[in-house]
Amino acid sequence: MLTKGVPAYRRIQSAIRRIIEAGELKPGDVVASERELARLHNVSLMTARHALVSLEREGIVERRRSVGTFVAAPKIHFNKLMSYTEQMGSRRLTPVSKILFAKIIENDEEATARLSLAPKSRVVKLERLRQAAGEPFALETCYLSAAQFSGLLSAPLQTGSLFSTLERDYGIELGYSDEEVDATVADPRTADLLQVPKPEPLLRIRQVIYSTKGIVILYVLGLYRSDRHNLIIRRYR
Amino acid sequence: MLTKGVPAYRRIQSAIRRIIEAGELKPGDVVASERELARLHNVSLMTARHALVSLEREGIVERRRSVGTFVAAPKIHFNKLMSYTEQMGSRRLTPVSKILFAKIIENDEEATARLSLAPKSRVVKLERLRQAAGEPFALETCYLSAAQFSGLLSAPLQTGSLFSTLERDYGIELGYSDEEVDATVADPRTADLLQVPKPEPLLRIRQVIYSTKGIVILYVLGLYRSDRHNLIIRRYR
DNA sequence: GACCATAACTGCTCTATATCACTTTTTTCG
DNA sequence: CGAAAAAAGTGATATAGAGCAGTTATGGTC
Repeated sequence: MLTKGVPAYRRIQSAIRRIIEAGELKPGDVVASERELARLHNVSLMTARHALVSLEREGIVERRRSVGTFVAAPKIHFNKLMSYTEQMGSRRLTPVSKILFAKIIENDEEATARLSLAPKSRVVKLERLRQAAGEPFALETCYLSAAQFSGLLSAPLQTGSLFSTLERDYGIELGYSDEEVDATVADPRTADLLQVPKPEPLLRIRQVIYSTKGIVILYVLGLYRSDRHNLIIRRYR
Repeated sequence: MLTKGVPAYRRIQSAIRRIIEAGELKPGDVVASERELARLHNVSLMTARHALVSLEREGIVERRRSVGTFVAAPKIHFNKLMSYTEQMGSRRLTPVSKILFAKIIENDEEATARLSLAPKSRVVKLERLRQAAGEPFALETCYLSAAQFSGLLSAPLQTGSLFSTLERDYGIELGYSDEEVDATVADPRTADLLQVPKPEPLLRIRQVIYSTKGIVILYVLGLYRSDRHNLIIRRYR
């Protein structure tokens, strides 16, 4: 069969995803078997199988040998790299954030190191206070190479997300992030901004975000109110 | 070709893994291409491909379209469910831990809830102080269903790891864990045990571990010195 | 030497089967 | 009726090919 743009197995995936999202199939329901799918879409078994295996990796369906393929229970987006805007959206909340700082700076040792830049390189620094349900819950500071992204400072960051700006305006495909998590206490300024008592424990996440090609794009240092934020991870053996 | 026990694609995977572990192939080196592998092992292209795709998912190799398959840089075991013993082992450190408590208890509401047991069920509680390089760095409390695992209390927990005991003696295949991470402050007893000043921020990880069949096996509540422990995660877009 | 076409090679998608191991359903027979 | 046997169905593994699209090294030409 001719591959016109989108591969067949991807088209099948999308079709199944659409059916589930439309509510025509509910968690626990049987999804068409490999052989059924193959007949339905006029593809070979291997192609239908390819679609189902990918959907399983995404956590959309579950496959049980000799039994069938089932719609998986809807779950939190474990281990998925998402922007604040996307996270809020997936919970049907409106993202609100206040920009505290947005300038090009020099001589930030940690930022240049995390971004794999020369020590004195100029970087765009963007500090934002994130809110959820009217309450501040996180202070996020983003760093990007100024050589590449100085134009960001004139982008409409109040309204759009940084992720979508990077993907749309700069044509960057974000791929994955490595995150280092530890705990710290709020310094006076942070405590004030997050409206917490001073010796409050905070979750500190240092996030280095890479493009699909493995090039460092972004370093984000986030401080999260641990009473409002829960980091959720799934690990596999 | 006949499948005698181990599938062919797994045998090929193991072979490649062995070569890399033996140091015959170093990070960045080219791994045999799909076609080469197929010829070498007398399998079809799809089978060789299957082996390489799986290895890529494991992070052992990297594949670049039109270019080739390369040995990936050795990395920390991101997103891999590992026991304390295994983690220490992978860094060539000796695991040392002290058992503080090991009994069957009743009426622990959080434990039974996390284990999806009836509220008054009896559970095995196992509290251990973990050390690294001679210093205590974590306090871990494990909970398991007493109905299933009461025999654990007579197992040699000082020497062997809980994971391997479960896998070997109980025939349980551990599959994945869901973890909830936040920050907290050390209470007096914990501060004393971990040898930290009292208002020290700690990383708190609540870990529910499932078998490959998706059955809850274990709940672990861990408190980690944030100056000694870094949680590392990789997220994908 | 600089440039450009080409050939070789790579991973990606796909076909059309086949067999195996396992579960579930149906049928058969005492 | 109830247990055992058979049939149907499922995902997992595998074969032996094919064309596609992208990268890279190789030659030949100016």
